[in-house]
This record gives sequence, C-alpha cells and structure tokens, in this order.
Amino acid sequence: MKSSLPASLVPGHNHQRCIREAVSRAEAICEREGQRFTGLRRQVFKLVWANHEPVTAYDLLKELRREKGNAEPPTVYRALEFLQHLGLVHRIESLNAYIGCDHPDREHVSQFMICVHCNQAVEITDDGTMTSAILAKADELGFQVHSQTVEVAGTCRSCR
Amino acid sequence: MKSSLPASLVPGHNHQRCIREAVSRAEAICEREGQRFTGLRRQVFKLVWANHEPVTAYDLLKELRREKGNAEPPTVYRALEFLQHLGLVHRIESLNAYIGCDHPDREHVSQFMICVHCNQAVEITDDGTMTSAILAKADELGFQVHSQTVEVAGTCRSCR
DNA sequence: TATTTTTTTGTTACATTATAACATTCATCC
DNA sequence: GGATGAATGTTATAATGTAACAAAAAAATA
Repeated sequence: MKSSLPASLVPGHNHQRCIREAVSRAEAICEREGQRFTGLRRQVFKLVWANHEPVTAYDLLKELRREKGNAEPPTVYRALEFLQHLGLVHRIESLNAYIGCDHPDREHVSQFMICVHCNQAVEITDDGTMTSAILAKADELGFQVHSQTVEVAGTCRSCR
Repeated sequence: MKSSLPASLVPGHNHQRCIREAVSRAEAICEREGQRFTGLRRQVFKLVWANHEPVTAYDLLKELRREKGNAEPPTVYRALEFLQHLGLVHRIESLNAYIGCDHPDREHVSQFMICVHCNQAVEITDDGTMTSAILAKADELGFQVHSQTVEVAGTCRSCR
C-alpha cells in the first residue's frame, strides 16, 4: 500500500494550481481533438473545477449568471455535454452532479469515492483489478460492455 | 466459465412464476423485519416486477392509475422507498429507474448490467472480486465505504 | 371495547433536473 | 465580403422528485 494520494486529498493543496493545470490539459485535449475550447466552455469548465465537490447543473447556472449576468439551462447543459464528451468532466449519476476529471488524458472509466459528509469526490485510478473483474463478469453473461459507472459513497479520511 | 445464467436471461422463462416467487420472498422478508407488506406496497412491487426492465417512477404511476384510478407521485415514491430500504428493489442511478432485486435475501450490493438495446437489466452476483477490489481501493484512500453503485451499460447476448 | 397512538395513505403544491425547438450570433472558409 | 456551419441565446415545457399537512387505517393500550 504505497500509493500517493490524489492531489485533491492533500490538505493544504494549491487549488488555483489545480485549476490552471486542468485548464491546460483541457486546452491540449481540445487542440488534439480539433474541438473548440470557447470562452463559454472554458468558463463552465473552470466553474466545475472551482472545488472538488460534484456540482449540479443548476449550481453552475447560478454561478454563470453571477459572472455574466444572463444564462439559461441549455447553456450549461450544452457545455457540460461537450466537456463530458471529451472526458474532461464526469457526471456522478447518484448525485445528478458533475465533476472535473483528474486525468482526462489516460483512457479510463468513471469511478468515484464520494464522501457523504464533506461531499468531496475523488476519482479512483483503477489498477485494472476492478475493471477486469467487471469485464470477466460481463463476459460470463455474454455481455458486451460500452461504459461503466462505479460510485462508492462513504466517509473520507478527514471526516472520520 | 460454468455459471448458470440468471433466470431472466433464459429465453422462454415463466415470468408469472418470477413474479410469484418475488412476492413470496418479499413477504418473508417483511415478516422477518417486522414491516408491513400492505396492499399498496404489494401492488407497486408487482408493477416493478412486471418485467425485467428498469421502470421509472412515473411509469409506475401511470400503471397504478390504470389499476386503481387515482394516485399521485408521493404514493409511488414512498412505496419505492420502503421497498428499497428492505433491499427488495434497487434504483438504477444512471437511468433514474427501479428494478426488482433478484436475491433480496443475500447480503449484497447493487450491481447491474444494462442492455442499451432491449433495456433489460440483470443483476450481477459478484463472487467478491469486484467488491473486494473496491474495498481495497477505498482502504488505500482511507475511505470508509457505506454503499456502492456499479452500473455497466452495454449490449446483451441476445441483442448482439 | 373504547380510546389513544402510530403508521400508512391521500392530496396539494412546488422544487429540481433536463431537453426540444427555433432564433441569433459568431467563426471559418472560399 | 458572402456563404456555411458551429456555437450560443431564448422560450417553453417535459421529466423527476419532495415538503407539508390532512385523512384514514392499523396497532397498542387502557
């Protein structure tokens, strides 16, 4: 059990830097995919990254209105859809909420541990054990996997 | 890879029997837990079990109205809450839908494979591999697990 | 059994989450 | 610069879920 903790779990981590780095990664990925990281998309992306808690579309909408005066739901949902499509943001199904992806570069599935006390969510970087267990089971049932959702609710280290 | 398929995946399975058996199991569990399996709860439970596809609360509401003339959302949501609490029904987060539990007796978590074509969902009976992989990862992060959601979307055997 | 208490169900109203459809603006390419 | 397609704005509405209180039914107790 070596494992360095995710940056977000390090107590006094520099969150401004988290955001800056996330934005650079996003820029690079959009570039690579030939997609446009427009002002609006960037703005929504930064709002998603404002902290490590999953945030709802309507919370984002409120923030967006605060920042730019007007905005309607489709604006937020479209930006989120775009970002999700590129793997820059994940949707947490059990919360109807969205969170920035830690490592959008690597091919991966969406797996989270969510603290029910502080609402922080950390993305799990699976070493393959979980995924291959799932794939083995799928195979057994003759099931061809498209996507996986793994969401674990509980209490995080600092809330214990 | 021996593994008998879940009954629901056997082509011409006797679904009336599925329902009857599910109802008996539910009765037994309510009995054991000192909870009341009232007419309404039984009715909703049977509607959930009407097929092996996850069903939304509002679909259940429509059916309930058809059967008993009147019904409002809280009626359905309350019955679902009750049934979920006893492990008789699971909620599929990625679909905002509900499905009857195959084996409510055994202690287990909610893990599903969901076919995006026919919408059938089958509950996975984990041999422990998946769950222990999740727990190991949680432990590594100092995370105490309360509940798990595993939902795999894909194409089922018969839809391939 | 009558009374009280608790549980369940009914009912109204509303909150939250999400999308369809069409108009307008903006970027890009010729 | 005008044509084209992509992105955003705007209006309206659909889908999902819950709070709060009233009525009815069941269980507990006197």
